Formats: sequence, structure tokens, C-alpha cells
Amino acid sequence: MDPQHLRTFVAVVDHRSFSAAAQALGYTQSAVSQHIASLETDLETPLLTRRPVAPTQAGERLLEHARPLLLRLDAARADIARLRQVRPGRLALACTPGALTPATALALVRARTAAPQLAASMRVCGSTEAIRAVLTGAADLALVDGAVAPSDPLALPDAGSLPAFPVSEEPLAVLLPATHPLAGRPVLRLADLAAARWIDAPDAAVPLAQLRAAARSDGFGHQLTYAGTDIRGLSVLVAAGAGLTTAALPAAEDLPGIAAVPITEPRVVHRTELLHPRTPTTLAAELVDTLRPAQ
Amino acid sequence: MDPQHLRTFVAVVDHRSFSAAAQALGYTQSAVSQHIASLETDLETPLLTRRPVAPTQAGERLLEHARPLLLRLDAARADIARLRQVRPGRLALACTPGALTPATALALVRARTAAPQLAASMRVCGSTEAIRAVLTGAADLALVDGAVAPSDPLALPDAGSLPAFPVSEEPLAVLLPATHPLAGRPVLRLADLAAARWIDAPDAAVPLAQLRAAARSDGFGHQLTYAGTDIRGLSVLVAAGAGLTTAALPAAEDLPGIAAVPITEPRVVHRTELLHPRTPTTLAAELVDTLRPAQ
DNA sequence: TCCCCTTACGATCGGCGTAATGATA
DNA sequence: TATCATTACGCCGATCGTAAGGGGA
Repeated sequence: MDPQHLRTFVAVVDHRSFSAAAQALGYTQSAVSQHIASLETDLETPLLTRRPVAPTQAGERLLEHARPLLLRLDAARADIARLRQVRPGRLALACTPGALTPATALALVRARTAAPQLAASMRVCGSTEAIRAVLTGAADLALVDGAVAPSDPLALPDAGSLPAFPVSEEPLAVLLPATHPLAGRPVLRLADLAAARWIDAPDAAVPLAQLRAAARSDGFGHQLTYAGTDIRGLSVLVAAGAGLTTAALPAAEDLPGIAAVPITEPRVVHRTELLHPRTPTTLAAELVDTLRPAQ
Repeated sequence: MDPQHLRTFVAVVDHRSFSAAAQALGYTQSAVSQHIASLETDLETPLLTRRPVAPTQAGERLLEHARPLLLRLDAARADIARLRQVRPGRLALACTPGALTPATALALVRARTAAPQLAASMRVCGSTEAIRAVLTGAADLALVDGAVAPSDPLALPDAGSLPAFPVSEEPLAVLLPATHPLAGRPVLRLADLAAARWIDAPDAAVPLAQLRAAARSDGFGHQLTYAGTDIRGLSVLVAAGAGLTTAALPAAEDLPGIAAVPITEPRVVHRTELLHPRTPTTLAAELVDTLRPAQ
């Protein structure tokens, strides 16, 4: 089970084609075929069906291991590289949309004025991608948000080795169309909304799985999936009646056509956490110190 | 970063010697040296000091990645192997000492009588080892205990891919010498005990880290570490005044020289969970079904 | 017939062991 | 000087690319 073979396997599944994966990886078709054959011989089971190219049951299972495995391998390499040389003149931030608030923006601006020569960058993406960016060294810090019980840590996938600390906690609010029957309520209970129609926007809003966990419910079904990271676009969909979503209460106020109603039951908050590598760059460490007292 | 090289690296650190690691792995000294050299060239940093052989800072960091990485690699292989052939005639159970209660023992006996030809085995060990056993296929099921807030899941290391469900929850009790000033109390608060002297028995009792997490305290210091898995031996130490420990209340009653006092604050329970592979053997699946309604 | 995966085959590279060398207490 | 890690070197196996083969739409 050579990691390189696993990488090829993942690429083949993603591209649904041996030849496309070969091109993407800079191999010949033949090499890719040999990689897969090597894995299948080693594990003594077929991993892919051909025509069409798709993972078998065993292949699916292997994928579930291979992706985190390869991520961790890249993380290990990046971790050692960071330990070897600390680049001071850079600050690359990965940020989920819900974590980009006036407070965090201000902290970044303050860090910039403190170090004017600093080349700063910010990338807005889903939490998985943000965590991956920090793990692999593509980003120096990540700001990630989610919904949890008060003062509980966020349950972040594959972020095991990353230190995290809370930056802020605000009330969690449901976003409803202003015309919605429940829009006038001062507060709402999550359980009352489990049967509603939701929008699944894993990269832009709180993932529905976190709501289910908070409400200990199987509800929160969805018919529409929103793949972007643009909260405003999401709010337009909500206003049009495509479904509900959640956000931090302060961020959700003043959205046109939207009523934001805080959730009181169960006790749940919108929480933002800052993740940083074990060996942050000096500028990243400064920003960490800037934000830490905000807790 | 060949996994085989990582495996060698871990072995060298564990043996504190190239030659001993070579012998353990069935390589020559030379091959081990080349593995380490390959890693150090690849990562462009020394990973080990020689004479004495010890990990450098970068080596320590690599270790933190390498061990879970290799475990997951073994887990992936075992997972696929289980998918390929289900061995019905075996039931290997890995169990932490605190999870071995009359109820779980009865369930095992019942499963045995239902399938008399069954070769059953049980291994008592720490939770990390129990999880590793299930992940690598050495065991078919694991029973693991710990202390958490009521109805919270156990936070188990590296068990990400293993389904788990609760088998029982009982009050958590402190074990005190019968002569202890607090022994007569009907109940105790965990915070009152943070400053006491504890025994760190990670493989036999609730790890102190879990108590710190439950009490949100930095206390629970220890001077004595107990490396075994024998709860009776641990209770003898407690009775002798070596320090305190915890256990499920029912299990802790009637220990000679011991007073078991339930903890009421913060809300915390002793919880036992059953972990099983995604593809359990038929007998393991039966036992899973037997225990599941016990929830 | 075309597309795409598989197999055959030769060249190259990497990894292992043996054995010589080097360093350290 | 004894012990242990490193280096030199030759052999073997693994992997790559080129190219021929095969099977489904």
C-alpha cells in the first residue's frame, strides 16, 4: 500500500477515469493501471469497476481511509518544513464565511498596520478546506465557525493535531424569509424547525449535521444544496423561500428580506475558533496573541 | 516518506538503537541506517541524535504524525480484509478493566451458549490498545469505559472510523481509603478533590485527563503512576493511602478498605461504549445486537 | 471503429545485504 | 578496543515508459 498508489487511486476515483488521472498526475495511462493493479493484488480484492470506472464497496472503504491518510502525510511533511524555517513575512488566512466578521477583520487590519511590509492574503472556503490549508502549510491560520453547545469546542474533522481556541461566541439565529409565519417570533426553538425545509450549505453556513447533533434530531431535511461560500447569495435564496439556514445573530441582522430569530432551545451558540499550526510564523503568532484575549 | 521508513523510524525511537530496531524488524543495521538517512534527506532535517539515539525536535514532531499514520494504514488493510471474508467462528473481545462488569460478562456468556462451537477470547488492556486491536482486526469488538457528561460520547483517540454505541451509564464514584476524612460523605463534588493526591492509572481507571476535562480544572495532580490493568491491585494502593482514583459506583462498592463516594457535581457519569468494526463478524454482530437494547 | 484499460517488455532506479570504514566511549 | 552507526558496492526487484493487445459501446 504505497501512498503514491493510494494517491493515484484517489485521483482515478475523482476523475472517474484512468487516463484523466494519469494526465493529472503526470503519469502514463499504463503506470496508473499498474498502481491500481498493485493495490488490488496487495489487498486481494477489486477496488474499481471498469467501464464505467467507479469504486467497488471495498474501494469505497479504502477511500475513507486513503483521503485522511494522505492528508496526514502532507500535514506531517508541512509540519516538519515549518519547524525548519519560519517565514516571517507572510500571513495567509483561511476563513469560513461565517467566521469573517467585523471583529476578525479588524484584528487582521490591526496586524497589518503593525507590520506594514506584511503580505497578507485571505481565502474564504469551507471548514474542511480551511483545515486542510493549515495542515498542509498553504495557510498560516484558519478561522472556522460552527454551532455547538455553549463553551463546547467545535468538532472539526481531521484537525486533531491543530491547536484551537475560541475567538467568539454569539447567539445562533435562524434565517427566515421576512414573510415567513414564524418571522415575527422573538425567539424560536430548534425542535420547532426540524421539520422545515432547509438549505444544505456546508461551505457557507452551519452544516445541517451540526444542527441535528445540537437538537439530537433526525430532521433538518433539505432539497436544495448550496455549494458556494457566499452568505449574501445564500440569504437571497432564503428570502425567496428556497429554505432556511442559520448564522450568528449579529451577522444575520439587516439582511434584506430576511428575519433573523435567535434560537433559545436547546442551548446552542454560534462559535468561531482560530486554528493555528503547532509552529506558527511570527506574524501568525502575533495575530493569535491579538485575538486570544478576545475570548 | 515511505511508510516502511516511518515504521523503522518509530522502531528506532522505541528501541533507542539502530541495531536493536534492525533486529526487531528483520533488517540489517545498514538498512535501518539507510531508512533513517532517506527520511532525513527527504525532510531536509536531522530526525535523530546518535549516541545516544534520541529523536530531535523535528523527530518528536514526526513521531506524533507517524504513529497514527501507521495505525491508520494497518486499519485500512484490516478493514478491507474484513470486508473480503467474514470469519464467523471467532469472537475476540478487547476490554478495558472498568468495562468488564457483570452485565457485559453475562452478555458474553449468553452469546457463547447461543453458539456453543464458538471460540471466544477476551483481552483486558488500556483503551488505546483496545481500539488498536479492533482497528487492526486483532479483536472483533471492544468495550471501553471513561468519564464524560451524561449522554455525551466518549472522546476516544484515533477511533474516528469505528462505530460506537453506549452500553451503560452509571454514577461515577471516587475511591477513597475507608479512613479518609471525606469517606463518610454521602456525595462529593469533583472540584473538592482537584487538589487531592491522585493515582494516574490510564490503563486501569478513568484517565485523569478526563477528570480535568469534566471538572474544567488543571488539578488532579499525581505522584504515582500505575501501569497495570488490575483494578483490585489499584484499590489496594488506594486503601493504603497512595492516592485516589475513580470507578463506576456499582463496581466500586464492597472493595475492602475502600469507601466509594458518588460524584454529583459537575454532572458526570461513568460510561461504557461498545466499539465494533464497520464490518463485524456474524458473531460479533449478534453480540452487538444483544447489547444494543441495554442502552 | 474508436476509446480506454490491460499486458508485455526493456531500461532505469531504488533498496537490500555484505563488507569495509568511521566515530565514540 | 569494542560497539555501533555510516559508507561503498554489487545484486535483485520494483516501477516507469513505450508499444502491442483486448474488449466494450
